[in-house]
Amino acid sequence: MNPNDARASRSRRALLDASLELLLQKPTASLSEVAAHAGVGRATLYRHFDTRDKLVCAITLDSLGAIQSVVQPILDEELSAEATLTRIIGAIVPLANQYHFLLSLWNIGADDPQVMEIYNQQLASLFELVERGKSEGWIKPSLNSRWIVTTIDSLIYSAWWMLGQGEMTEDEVTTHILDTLFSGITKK
Amino acid sequence: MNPNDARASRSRRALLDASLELLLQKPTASLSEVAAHAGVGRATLYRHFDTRDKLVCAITLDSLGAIQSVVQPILDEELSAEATLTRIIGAIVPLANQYHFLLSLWNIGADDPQVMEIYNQQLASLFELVERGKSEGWIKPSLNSRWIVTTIDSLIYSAWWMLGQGEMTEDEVTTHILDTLFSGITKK
DNA sequence: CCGCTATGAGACACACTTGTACCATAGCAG
DNA sequence: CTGCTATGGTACAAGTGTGTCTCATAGCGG
Repeated sequence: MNPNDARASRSRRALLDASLELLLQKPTASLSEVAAHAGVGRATLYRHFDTRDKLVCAITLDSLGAIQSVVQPILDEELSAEATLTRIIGAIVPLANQYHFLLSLWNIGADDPQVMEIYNQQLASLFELVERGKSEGWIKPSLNSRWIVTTIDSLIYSAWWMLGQGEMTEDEVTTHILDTLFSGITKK
Repeated sequence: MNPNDARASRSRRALLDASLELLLQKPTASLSEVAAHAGVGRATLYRHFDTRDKLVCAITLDSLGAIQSVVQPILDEELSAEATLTRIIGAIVPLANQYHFLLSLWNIGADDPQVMEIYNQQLASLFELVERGKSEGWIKPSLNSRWIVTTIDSLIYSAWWMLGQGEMTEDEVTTHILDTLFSGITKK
């Protein structure tokens, strides 16, 4: 498949986007449904992705790349842990779909080594950021760092859910995540 | 199927427990796998649950019942919102499996009216509790109550995840949930 | 103990999904 | 414009899950 051919790259993009959206709310969707949802023929799907696993793997890498490309520049600015985490969360909320897809991935079972390497790497940099927040005296040292990382993921899941419900806007969920994560739900 | 027959109720219980455990980590598991995991024949599964949907529905009702039976007594004590929520979370953590199954339910699509009624009812009582927390001057009125309810769910998901990883004990995750939820991850 | 009932094992038809192959056609690139 | 290539539609084979049925047997309740 020549990536310079406009038709091919258009199909590939449509398939990746449609798969993400559809498999997110219906993980058992058949490839016929996926193809239909992308507006391409089923045969075309198979021309781009040999098997179902390859497709899922491609979506994952695509999502990881999208997140990496917004997170990395923020990390490179080398600001305080607080400023960095604040910006990262603000940047990831618009990618809540992609992020949630990755979270639900352990469920499917990611055996692809390349995926796991990038995934673990991203997890590690978040872990590192939390540790830095502790050493900067910003984050409670009493809380397990892995717990905090997991909690950040969960809050983004909450954001994804609320956005999907149409209950809140992106800006609202972003401030809610930050407020809840940093100072909790109680007054004072 | 006579519920007074020890064989039947034993099979039913084994099927419900095994299904919860297996479908949680592999939602696409076949009914053959489920039956094998429960240690009963596939035919027996079908004798107890006509279709796959009926089985999922039964697990859901079973889990809802288990949660209801620990939550209701706490609500009946009519303590402060803070004390009530603290106790509820402590009581639900041991049922994290059941709770998580329910959370992943919207994904499958719960079209059963009975399930949705009980589910919405439980969600409503949690919402009410949060509202009460606000009027008692305990919870920030600036936060969307539905957001808080969703966040509580997410934190229990975090707890389920950490427990599954073997990273923390039940007691640890309980205090972590309360600490994080009530006062956030930052110092002071 | 005895009768009844739930169970296990297997066979079976049916529907669906997957992955492959083929062919005519529409659309891109040069 | 022309040749090449991606596409859509379809047909096909193999595998799998689903739900039903039957029959001999093990185990419960009375």
